[in-house]
Amino acid sequence: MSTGSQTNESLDSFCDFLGSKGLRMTDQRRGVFEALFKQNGHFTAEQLLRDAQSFDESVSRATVYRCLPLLVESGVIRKIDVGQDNKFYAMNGVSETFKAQVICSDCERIFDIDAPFMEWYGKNVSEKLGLVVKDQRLQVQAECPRFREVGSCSQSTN
Amino acid sequence: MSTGSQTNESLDSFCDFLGSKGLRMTDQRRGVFEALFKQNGHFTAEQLLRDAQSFDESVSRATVYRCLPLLVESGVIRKIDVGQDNKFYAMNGVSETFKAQVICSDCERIFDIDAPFMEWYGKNVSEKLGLVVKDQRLQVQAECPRFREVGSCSQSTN
DNA sequence: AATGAATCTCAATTGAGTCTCAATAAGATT
DNA sequence: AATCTTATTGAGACTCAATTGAGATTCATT
Repeated sequence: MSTGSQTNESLDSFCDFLGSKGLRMTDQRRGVFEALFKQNGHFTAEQLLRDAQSFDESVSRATVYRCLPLLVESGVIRKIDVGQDNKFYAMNGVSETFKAQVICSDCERIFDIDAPFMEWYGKNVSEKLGLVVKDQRLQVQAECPRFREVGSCSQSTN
Repeated sequence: MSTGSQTNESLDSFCDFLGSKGLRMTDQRRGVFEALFKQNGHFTAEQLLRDAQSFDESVSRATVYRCLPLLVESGVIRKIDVGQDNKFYAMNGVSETFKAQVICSDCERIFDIDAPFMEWYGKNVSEKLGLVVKDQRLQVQAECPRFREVGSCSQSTN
């Protein structure tokens, strides 16, 4: 197994992060870290817990939940904004480039929106077809109903 | 049993849908979902209830009726329009679901893969921006590692 | 009135996430 | 090695909102 040198590199950098904050690398934290590489794209705390426990039976729920903020702060993973409360996380490094472009054909505004779920499809496809995903984008063509009534758009661009 | 990886994919995507709405995947909902794959052609809520209960005795009528609108909204199934009362539902088959186009830049093959959740996602995002979706597509650019080594692709097209 | 599909109500249950605390492990110092 | 200090741990209690099933209710047909 092992995701190659990628894993060790980022493990090192996570150790450095811990060290710089006076925290320690433990077996349990290593278990949680390993479990990260079992996830495709995005994942929840509970999924990570399950996988971490498959590496190391002794990893408890509390430990995973304690570890997550550290992983975020160290830059290994990030929280995904899904509108609701942040239930999802994702590895950093790959999927943050995946954007959904919403293009309004009325006022020609273009919104770039983080589309973290897209990586899931990308990985899926690559495994099935034996391909390697280079880029993916969701393009949405839209219209403003308000523009059509009033003749102008008053909304702010994010 | 199991309809192969298709099932798991769409189950995952249904989980994503639920999660992004702050809802949970439960045993009962999973039971209803499994029961979908026992249906051929169209089916009624009551039929689905019966089959769901054969998977999981604990699935109640109310749960099935509560689950159906979620399955519709997520794009897994659709209502069939039969006169006034929509009594029937049907799986969204391959042909009518939202497609992602995977384009291999090496051998120029194009694959169409299912991405129903992406369709929901695009709509959701656009509605939040106050826009109405007119068209959307997910484009994936990929490469064949095998082609790059050998100089030809031997894989079958799905 | 009787049937059956669909909806509604509500108390009980579940589940994700947080918190506490005594026990332990890891480093540092002697 | 022995000791001291601090970080870390798991178990389980706890919170709060989502979810649940049983059964009552509605509504249209017959």
